[in-house]
Amino acid sequence: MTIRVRFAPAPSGSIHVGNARTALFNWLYARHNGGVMVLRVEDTDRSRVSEESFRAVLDDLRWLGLNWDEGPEVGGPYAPYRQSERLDIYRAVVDRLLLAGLAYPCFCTPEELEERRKAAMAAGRRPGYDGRCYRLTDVERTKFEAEGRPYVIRFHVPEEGSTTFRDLVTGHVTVDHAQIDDFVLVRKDGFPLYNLAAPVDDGMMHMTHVIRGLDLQPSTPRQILLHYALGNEIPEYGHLPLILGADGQPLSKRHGEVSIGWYREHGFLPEALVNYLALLGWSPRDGSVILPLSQIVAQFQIEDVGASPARFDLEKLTWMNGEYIRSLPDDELLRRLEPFLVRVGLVSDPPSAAERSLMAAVVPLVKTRIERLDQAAALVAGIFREVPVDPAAAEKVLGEEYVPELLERSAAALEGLEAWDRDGIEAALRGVQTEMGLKPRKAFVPFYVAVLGSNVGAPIFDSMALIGREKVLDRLRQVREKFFPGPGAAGGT
RNA sequence: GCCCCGGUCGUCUAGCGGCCUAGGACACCGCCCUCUCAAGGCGGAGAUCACGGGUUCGAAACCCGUCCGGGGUACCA
Repeated sequence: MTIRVRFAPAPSGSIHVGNARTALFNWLYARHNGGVMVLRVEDTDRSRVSEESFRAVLDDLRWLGLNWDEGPEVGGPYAPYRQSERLDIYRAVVDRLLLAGLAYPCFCTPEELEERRKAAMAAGRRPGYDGRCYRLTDVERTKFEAEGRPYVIRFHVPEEGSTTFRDLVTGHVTVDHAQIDDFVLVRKDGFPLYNLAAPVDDGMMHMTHVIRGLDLQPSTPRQILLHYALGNEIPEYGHLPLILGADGQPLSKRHGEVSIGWYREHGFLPEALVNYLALLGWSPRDGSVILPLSQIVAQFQIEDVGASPARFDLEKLTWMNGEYIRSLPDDELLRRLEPFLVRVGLVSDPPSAAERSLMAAVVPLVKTRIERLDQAAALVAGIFREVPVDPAAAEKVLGEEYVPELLERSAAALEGLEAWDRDGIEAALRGVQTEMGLKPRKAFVPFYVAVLGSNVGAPIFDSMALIGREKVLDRLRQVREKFFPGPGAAGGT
């Protein structure tokens, strides 16, 4: 039998890392087993969904590289895949349940329910729905209907017995029916609720496995009961432990970086994020940490997923991102870096041929120095354009006594260079360094400040070579004038 | 309150009764390399396996209890 899994988000903007991890595990399960990945959009709550949120979900999944075999924009045998377009289906199912006496209208108002809930709590009883509308007589029911009283539709849960299911990650779970009250299937406004739409679709779409967050585990017995009522095959369930913030609290907006969009904008590589997410709750049998998607697919076993919650560690993700950046071929890294350089205006949009070759030259210089794509610009800005000297850096390294002489002599040496290339520049500056008896660090750091504007940057000989003789000498001149004014101040031996 | 699920270095985890004086990765510390910053190499520190009982010749692993954390208890998903 072909394995069929689904990712079923309620679209509410750029997806959350927890949802991304759920999507990933479903996708991995499908790919590892040669199954089918379905994307189903659970947008039945009209008040919370919008077209942009829907688009954002698709964009995020595509960016992560998690494609779907059936779903929006690709279609499939069970289309449509947006629940908002399947309302007739749910309506028909509810009619069937009503007819069979498995569901019933409930006329209790939210206020009444709230009141009874409080009373039950106070009396130390279970606060759930007491099932009173189930016991309504036909006369009462028709009377209420005739009065036009609004109602919801509830599913009638058997009073006796219990429901047990095997959870792929957590083991067997048993819940007594006494713990499950008659839950609402259809709202007053006629719209279906999660606990109706999800199992109906899972059944119709022939899902074999339902892999989702642990927060949904309590709703599983309800859904299984509904599956029985509908005569569906019961899918297998697997509930993934939740992802927590660094402080161990549930991941929320309060932790800032929760949406996939944020990671994209801050220069994270999708393959790094996917690799990191895969390791939250799962680990490969061979114990490796950096493993390409193909390896994750090859090794992924749902049985190897742990049941304890994991904290999201931005530092580790960032390290991993650096590893992925370093492993990229130069031309690929160039392609990924481009939008980040365009974004801060270091090159035009689109970049000119000259800018493009300059970027290409710069790539190997930044490769081992960045952990996120958005960090490159600061390291190489001085190569693309003149950057004002950072006052703090100037104070720190330009203040020393030997600096004016160093700058003076070096400028002269550079001016006299026959060919302006990296090795020539290095030879010239090392010459001055030896003559003056300076340590390499002392002799070269001032140039980072003077030429690149900061004491941190891409290697200075390479940078100078790329900037060009004219501009380098000009910047050195400016620095001498600004920081060491006055005739002879920078002079002699 | 009631129900469900968890609990191994700061963090992610390995461990599926003897291979554990508990292994790896991130972070941290030291040394080496070095034109800044990195990257890289080598080394170090870091865990009474939540706690208490059992089962067993033997327990991080199995069972029970306690505690702690999370989830659910919606006309959200």
